[in-house]
Amino acid sequence: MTTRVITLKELAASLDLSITTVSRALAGHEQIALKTRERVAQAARQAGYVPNTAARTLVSGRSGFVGLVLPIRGPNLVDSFLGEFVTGLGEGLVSHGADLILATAAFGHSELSVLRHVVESGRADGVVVTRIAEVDERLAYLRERGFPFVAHGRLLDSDFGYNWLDTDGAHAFGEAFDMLYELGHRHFGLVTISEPMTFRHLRQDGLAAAIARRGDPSVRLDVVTAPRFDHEARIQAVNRMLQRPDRPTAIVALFDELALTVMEEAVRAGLSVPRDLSVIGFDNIAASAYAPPGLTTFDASIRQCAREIADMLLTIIAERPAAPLTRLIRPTLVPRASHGPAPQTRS
Amino acid sequence: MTTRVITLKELAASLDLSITTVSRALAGHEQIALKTRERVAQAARQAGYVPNTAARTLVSGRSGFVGLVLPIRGPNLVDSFLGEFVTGLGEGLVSHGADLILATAAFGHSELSVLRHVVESGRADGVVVTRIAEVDERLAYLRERGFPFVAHGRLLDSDFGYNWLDTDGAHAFGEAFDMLYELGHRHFGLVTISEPMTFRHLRQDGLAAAIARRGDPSVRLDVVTAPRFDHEARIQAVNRMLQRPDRPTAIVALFDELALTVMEEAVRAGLSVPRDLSVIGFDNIAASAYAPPGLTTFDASIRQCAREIADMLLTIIAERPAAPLTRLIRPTLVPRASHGPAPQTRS
DNA sequence: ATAGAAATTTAAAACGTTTGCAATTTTGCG
DNA sequence: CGCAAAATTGCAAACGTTTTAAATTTCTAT
Repeated sequence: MTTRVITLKELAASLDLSITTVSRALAGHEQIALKTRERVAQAARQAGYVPNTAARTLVSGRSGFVGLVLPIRGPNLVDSFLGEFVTGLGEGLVSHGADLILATAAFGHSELSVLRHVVESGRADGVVVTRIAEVDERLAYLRERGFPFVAHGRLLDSDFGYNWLDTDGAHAFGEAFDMLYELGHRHFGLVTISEPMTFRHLRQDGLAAAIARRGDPSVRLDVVTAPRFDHEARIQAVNRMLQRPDRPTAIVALFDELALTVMEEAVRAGLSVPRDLSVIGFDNIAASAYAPPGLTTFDASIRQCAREIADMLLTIIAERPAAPLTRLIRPTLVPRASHGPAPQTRS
Repeated sequence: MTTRVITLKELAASLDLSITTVSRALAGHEQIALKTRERVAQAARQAGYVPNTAARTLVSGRSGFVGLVLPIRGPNLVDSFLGEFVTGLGEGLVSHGADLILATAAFGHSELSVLRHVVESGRADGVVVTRIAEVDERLAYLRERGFPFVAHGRLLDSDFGYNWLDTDGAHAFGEAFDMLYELGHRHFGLVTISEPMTFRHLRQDGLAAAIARRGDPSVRLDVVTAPRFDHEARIQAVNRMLQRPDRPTAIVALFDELALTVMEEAVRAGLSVPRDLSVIGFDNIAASAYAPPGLTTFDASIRQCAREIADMLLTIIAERPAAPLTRLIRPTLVPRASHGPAPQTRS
């Protein structure tokens, strides 16, 4: 039953060749006679020979893996685009023969220590770092360690260069503002989060910049902040904005989950979206298409981004370019039915 | 900048001990003097020593990895619970110090060949196999190869034992029938898929069994089949069932995506859910909570299942139990608003 | 002090591959 | 036919760890 794995030594013996020759033949070295190369390839194929990864990694110093550390949050919290992200990474890697290793940081354990372990143990040739925090010790470590990585997201300001790919949230939020302004809205709300992630600043700044560009003093922006993973607190924060008499006519949420909460609470408060209130989100998660009346949002095409991140990382691993690689992806507006003209009368 | 990795040899030299002693000390062998063990542990910690995975794997024959092969389908198709599944696996593995490797089968490439590669290259100590097909070459290979694995899902009949964990779809579909029957429904519809996956049979059989158990000759079941990944064809299939004069009053869909299509098409056809038509799904994907009026479905708790799969696999790897491990998880009904009493009048 | 036992440490082989260098075989040409 | 050059193949070291078996040191009891 339990078939054993065939090794290079056995393959070589069966061909009456040295290990060296077989190794080189399989690697396609020109110095091995063509006839021999073919003979070896044929034998390897029919013996089902696959080189041992550990041995190869040990001697070559390259594992052929790219690492991703994923943090475990509470029992009901799953990164809503992890599936897409991982699929995209896999897609990008497979064309270069690389694979993904997923290391998990158990609840309450530092993501950095897991990252460190992945790096120092030689499991991966490079890593992808997501959800960039305002002060991110992971980037500092990788930088100092000189280890290949690509960040999905950016730092706000950094005194060092690093490789990143980010979705242009600033542009999207500006676009959202412009669209709503054209529809007559003057009083805006922003629902943001209290966690120190850089994307909240980038998006909010994009919104503020668009407002400033417009230069209309009658434009007003209210901001409310909610903790990211606490559903109750999120609802409360949203209601703080909805309940007051002079509520905004248009609310932009930092991401779709927040926008969906806004829509739910608006309905509960007897408001009609988009008649009384326009709502715009960001991310285009699956539920946004289904939640009535259909959330207008921006598609960040996570899968595509992940594929590019994989490409970037493999380039960095192979070529160690001197200048950092960076890429800013413009998300596309997905207009659905949650936005419309500003209501004429005010209660 | 680029700090080098510290090796056991260097650590040993710095402690003026042999490699052997340091290795054993770190492994906590009793035979090494306690004082030495502490001294070594201390030095290792502060030097940030992490053993090289490749070297360790090579000599021990254990990689500490569990493999999962994920297939890439079309550009817009992402396994809707991949994120949850991967999170659960990671959660289950991390407590035992194992990690996950994700190998991607490029579009059009055989999943089996990737699996084979993972196994033969020694990258993983065991693998998880999902989406079991009616005739599944992957299980046959792993079985014949004597390689540790756990299947998420079951074969319909097999002449060999293997380790599996499955969601009890048969039970759920029976439960759905009973509930709908009690609500007065007598004419049922089932929307299923044309792909040869075993779960379609298990669920359909569960439904049929519940009908048979009831023994009411007035109960009628219509079945319609759609290709799994073709949205247009799916819509057509659903309409084939909805458009006819004597359409069912209750439709059970093989999984939520299909149920959501049923609800959308029902609304488009001017039907009200659940007044004119009850709809029940399976899987409890995120969108189901948002799609009006809220889809009644079954929660398979993928994340929890994945965690158990990880546990099972690690047990199998460590203990090689003689008898196969199997586990049938009963999904829980998530009653929302898409089901109700059978309509009184028939057009 | 000392034999013997117990405790502690170490040398060396092994895991399966890649690769620098050397050895061997084949080829080309006078 | 012989010899150098070219083509092809092979030896052996190396990668960083674990582990078997053996060596060394320390302790105990006489």
